[in-house]
Amino acid sequence: MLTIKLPDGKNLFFDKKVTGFEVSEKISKSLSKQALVMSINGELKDLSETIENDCSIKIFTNKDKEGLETIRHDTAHILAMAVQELFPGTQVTIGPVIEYGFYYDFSRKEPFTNEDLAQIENRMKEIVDRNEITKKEVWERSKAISHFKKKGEIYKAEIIESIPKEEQVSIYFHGKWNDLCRGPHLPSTGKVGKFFKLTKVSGAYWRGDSNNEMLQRIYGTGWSTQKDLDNYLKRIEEAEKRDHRKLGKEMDLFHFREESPGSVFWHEKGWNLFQKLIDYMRTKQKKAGYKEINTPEILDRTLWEKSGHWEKFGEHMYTSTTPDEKVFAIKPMNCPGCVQVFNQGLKSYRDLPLRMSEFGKVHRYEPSGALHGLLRVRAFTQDDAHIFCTEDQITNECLSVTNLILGIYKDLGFTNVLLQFSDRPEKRVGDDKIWDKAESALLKAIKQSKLKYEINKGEGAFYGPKIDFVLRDSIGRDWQCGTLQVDLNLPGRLGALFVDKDGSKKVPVMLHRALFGSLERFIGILIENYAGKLPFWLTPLQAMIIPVSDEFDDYAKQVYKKINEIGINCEIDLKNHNLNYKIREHSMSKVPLLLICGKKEVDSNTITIRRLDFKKQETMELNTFLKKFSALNKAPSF
RNA sequence: GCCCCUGUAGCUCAGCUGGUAGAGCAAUUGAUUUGUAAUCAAUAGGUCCGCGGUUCGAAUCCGUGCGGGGGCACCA
Repeated sequence: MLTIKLPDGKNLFFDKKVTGFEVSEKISKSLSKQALVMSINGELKDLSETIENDCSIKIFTNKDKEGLETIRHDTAHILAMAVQELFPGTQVTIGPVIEYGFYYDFSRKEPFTNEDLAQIENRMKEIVDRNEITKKEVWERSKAISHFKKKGEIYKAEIIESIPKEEQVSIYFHGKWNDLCRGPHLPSTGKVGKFFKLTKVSGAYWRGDSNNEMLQRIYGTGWSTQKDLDNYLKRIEEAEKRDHRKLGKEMDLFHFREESPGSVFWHEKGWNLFQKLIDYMRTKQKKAGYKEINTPEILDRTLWEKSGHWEKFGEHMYTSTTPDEKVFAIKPMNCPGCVQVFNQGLKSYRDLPLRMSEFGKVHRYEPSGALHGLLRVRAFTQDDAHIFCTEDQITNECLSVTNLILGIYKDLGFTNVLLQFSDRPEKRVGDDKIWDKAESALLKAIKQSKLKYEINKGEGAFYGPKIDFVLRDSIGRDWQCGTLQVDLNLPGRLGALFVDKDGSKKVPVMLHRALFGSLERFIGILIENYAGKLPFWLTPLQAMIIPVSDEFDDYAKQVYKKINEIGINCEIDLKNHNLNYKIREHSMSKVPLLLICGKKEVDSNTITIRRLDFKKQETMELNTFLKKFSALNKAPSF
């Protein structure tokens, strides 16, 4: 007698061993048709698995996460199958499920082309139609190794050799084709459906190690229904429309050029946005008790040797040799310079906590393949600060940094923020007592903020634990921006000291902290988050005055003068184009306010406002307009 | 850095299998004086990314360098 417990609490009884299929049939005919995989006591298994003991079982369909993931896993197998049918001699390696689909890594001399991809996709659909039956076999390890070696599948043989001894080696057959796999899989290839699409080919290192051979990876996306697939593809398209590189060009904010890869040429409007953000943060930081400083961009190599950067980050540093043969480094970080400012003049415990901020431009030689618009550059401006304090002041300082960061994110429209706490790594400096103190101080600050947080065990910097601030944008993407790090190392290395109450000299604790991280990167994120339609107070060109014809140019100029006086950035379009043309042009370049001046407006001392994305216009007295919009022209918290 | 793709006017792109380049928009000039998403016309605009090679002849084929894109690795 076999008792099988179902998720609803009911029990099914069988008088002999049964398979998952049989259980699903007993539950209902419709379920058995939709069943894809099952779990036995929480462990995912093939439906064909024989159930020998009492257990609880859950059957999954394509509506479940487990079902969808198995579909994706099977699609990866079908991809490998199609590739080996079309391109004999190609070796298969691994093919896991990923967030929106799957990939499979292949070893083959000739590159896969886009045409190949289309061909492979068609073959995959044929394999679905063939409805090949899935069969699992457990093999003797040595048999499996020699089987794959004989087939010329060296990578597979290597994988089997690395499977822990106590685990069984299972081989999955889909018809004649077979692959080493942990499973589980769908009963047959027909169950996969055709809601997948191969998306791209790329290179990927074997076992993720850049010393190894580069394999060819084919990516695909896979779903349970056509609708889900269409939605996903639409979402990708939407994200492409928001690409800050595209919008940056269209909105005339910045450009890149060959002479300086990874460095931004800011245009007037982009720089205006940049300055607005800095102005905003200056005000915020001043209120929070920071003193702004500025340190040299180029510093002698001996300082970098002392700080440890020369040894640890030398590969990423730009250097410069002067005519007198001295070697200088262009700063990749602001901290050593800031510590030198602290070191100048004797500091007392009364000076602590000393919060020094710096909008420092740093240069890092990033690998060419890492560069990506504003999001990964070689020269960027950090909204950096270093707080020198005593151990007892750590919690309070961390809490006020957290509050400052969250307030700023909120002003900029980001309310969904996740904290990531990283504690001591294996390789570290400083004794455990200080680490205990630093970690608990940070954790306390996190708990008081009442935000969601994750713990990344052992991911802290070698010099101290840290919190990273991850914000989620309007289309659900996560960006790591702010960071708060406790440093138990650098102040000592660079000889920072303060005179304590008892007259003794002590090494201060240093907190590193950045709000956006990189201004450049943050601007990229802002553009994508708002799809180019920034909040009014941040918009570089806020209003365009459009005279209906040149008869009204003089009135438009008067309006321009008044609006400019109150600090709203506007321009007049005096070009010889008609109204329709101008409205179209400036709407497309995302100017939030179009101010129309014609006979009606001149006669009544008004302007007609057409707001971006609002078809309806509104006529308003000029003074009313000035009052209303100067109020809107500042950060929400000001 | 690695693999694949890619580089033509300010922008977006066309240019088949080799015969020294074209469109739309933008720009300039002129006409039009316009009331809520493209008025008409004319003009000008190119070291076809750089360098080398094959060829009678290269934007086109080959090599190489640089840049860009998608991933991988990297992201202190």
